[in-house]
Amino acid sequence: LISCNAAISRFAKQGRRGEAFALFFRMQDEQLRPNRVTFLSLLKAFTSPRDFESGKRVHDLIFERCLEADVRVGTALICMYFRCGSPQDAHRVFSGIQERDIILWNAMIEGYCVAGLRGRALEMFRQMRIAGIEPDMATFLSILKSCNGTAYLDEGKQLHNVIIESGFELSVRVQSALVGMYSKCGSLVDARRVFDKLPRKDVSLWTTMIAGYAQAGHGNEAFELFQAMRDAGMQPNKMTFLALLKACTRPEFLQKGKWLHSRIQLAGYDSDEKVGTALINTYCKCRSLVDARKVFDDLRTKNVITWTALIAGYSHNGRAEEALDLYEQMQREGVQPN
RNA sequence: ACCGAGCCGUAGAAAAU
Repeated sequence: LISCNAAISRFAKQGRRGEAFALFFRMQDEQLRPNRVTFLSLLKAFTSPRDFESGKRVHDLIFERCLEADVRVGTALICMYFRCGSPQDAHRVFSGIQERDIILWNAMIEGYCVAGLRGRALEMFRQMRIAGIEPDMATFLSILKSCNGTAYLDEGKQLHNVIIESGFELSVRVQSALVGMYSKCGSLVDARRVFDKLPRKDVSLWTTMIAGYAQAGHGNEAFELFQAMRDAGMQPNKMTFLALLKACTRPEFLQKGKWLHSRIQLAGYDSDEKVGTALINTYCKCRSLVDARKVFDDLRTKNVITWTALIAGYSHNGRAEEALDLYEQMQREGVQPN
């Protein structure tokens, strides 16, 4: 049983949901009875709306086993339903759980935040306080994430104060979320103020600040920070490069983009789907379609986003024929347009 | 025989249109 659980857990975490599911059924053919851990592991395999039906089937089995009201299984179910796009089902599970701990409340708050249902998230937060449960770091991280537009700057600042009072502001993770919040709310000055105060910065924090500049079109600041990051002895990772590529999506940054490309190759990230797509996008926005095409042709795996990046590149540069050819080739290779 | 290893709920940065 433990071996099966371990394998299911691995498959689920690697996104191999078919194999996870198959093993789940096979173990039962061999008279092994799934336990709580089996379900907790399996539920991680369902990650998007297309998995909704499968997730529901597992929910039925959990229900039959009377595990639905168990707070840990319930939390995993709730997260599954949010990932599969059904806040309603998530809330239904929540209603059936009596013993509500902080993790359960956090899962609801996080789910609503990610779904863009800020109001419901804040309502959950209020109810949680009424139930006598104090917010923890995860609670604040979720709510910070939902302050993602200029309209939320004031609210974000208030929240920042609450976080300071609560003592969680010392965590680098919270700091990173604060920097991200201020960036998304359009206040790079506040973001930078938080960033500069920190003596110990990790890669995510550097990347968040770089992404803030990149997103706002401040490419030079992004690269200055990248230099400072390396001077501080930090190794950039995939996320850092993705943020920097975003900063190069203007013709003036073509040379910077090429330089980055070579660093990406050195670091071995050039075969990554997302990095590859970002490279294609960068070259397209710099109007260097030949370079974009070269990256595209060298990619081993392409998804609809990869194809769209290049198709859009051709379109925006008046190359309708190539765009249409590519569109047809995409379908011949079995990728559905969205 | 002894020793060791393996599964378990929320939480910061990420691509096109």
